[in-house]
Amino acid sequence: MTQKADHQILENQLCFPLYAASRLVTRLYQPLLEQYKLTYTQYIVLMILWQNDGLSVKQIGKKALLNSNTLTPLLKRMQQAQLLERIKNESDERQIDIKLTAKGWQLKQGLACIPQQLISQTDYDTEKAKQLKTLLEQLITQLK
Amino acid sequence: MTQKADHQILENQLCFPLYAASRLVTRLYQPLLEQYKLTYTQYIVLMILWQNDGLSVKQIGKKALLNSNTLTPLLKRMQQAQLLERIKNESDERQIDIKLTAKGWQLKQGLACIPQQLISQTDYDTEKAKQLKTLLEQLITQLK
DNA sequence: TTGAATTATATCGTGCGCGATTTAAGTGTC
DNA sequence: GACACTTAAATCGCGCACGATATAATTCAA
Repeated sequence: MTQKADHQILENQLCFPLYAASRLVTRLYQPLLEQYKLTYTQYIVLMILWQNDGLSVKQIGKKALLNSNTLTPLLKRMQQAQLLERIKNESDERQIDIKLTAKGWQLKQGLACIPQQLISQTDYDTEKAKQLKTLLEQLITQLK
Repeated sequence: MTQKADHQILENQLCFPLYAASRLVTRLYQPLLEQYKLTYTQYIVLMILWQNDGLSVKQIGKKALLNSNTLTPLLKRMQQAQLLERIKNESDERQIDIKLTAKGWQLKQGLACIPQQLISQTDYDTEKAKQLKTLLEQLITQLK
């Protein structure tokens, strides 16, 4: 088999497993997040803020790999749900800083059980999960 | 730091790398697909049909892990673009069979170069890609 | 210091994804 | 044969994703 043909097959097959696995994992999270009326992307943003509250939209976007066209409406919905506040930065009025409310912080406790629940629910091998995570991160670094 | 505290951090979860990598790969495909006015999901469906023309909506959904609520509008758009025909099955009139048009088949040639272009563009290690693919497929099998 | 370039966020339009429901066709049971 | 049950698509509503563009604040350069 030529190198060329090999590449073609391999690469064609990598794109779909990524796409499918990502959606399947999202579906796994959904019933757990639903109890808190959260979407998957909102959960991602919450995790970013728990670790680093007060970030600007831009800074959140850099971590989540999302732009304002996705984040602005999402953050407004989260503000409506009283999970966070959107505060105009004093020294640079273009910037909106996002600060979690008490309710936003409380969710951290409620959602703490999610990772373990998912692990026990799927019993996916921990070693494989680690490998997969490493490979994905390398891919991300290369593409980012 | 406790093991428990670790779990909830974005960087330590598998969910985010999967989500991010999937979107980054989609973005990589997009400029190439755009020339043919295709979306990423339409490309997935095309690949399925190239391999197995004449499938029903249900059968395509089984392969793509998508339901009619996603597929019906998507297939209608592809029909509009004259890439395929939607034909009511004679022996079971609930079923819609999807058949590629000449134009749909022609795209197979045009898009053949995509995998190579992506590889040369990213030079992602072939061995790692293979490993990643295997791990993803195992995960998918478990979650499907 | 003033006008051009840059930057941060917002807005708009389109196409997914997907839960929930509807419609219509086929199947099974009595 | 009638009626419940199942199945395949379609429809609806909502929330992302994201390219393109707009708006407003800041910075830079002549």
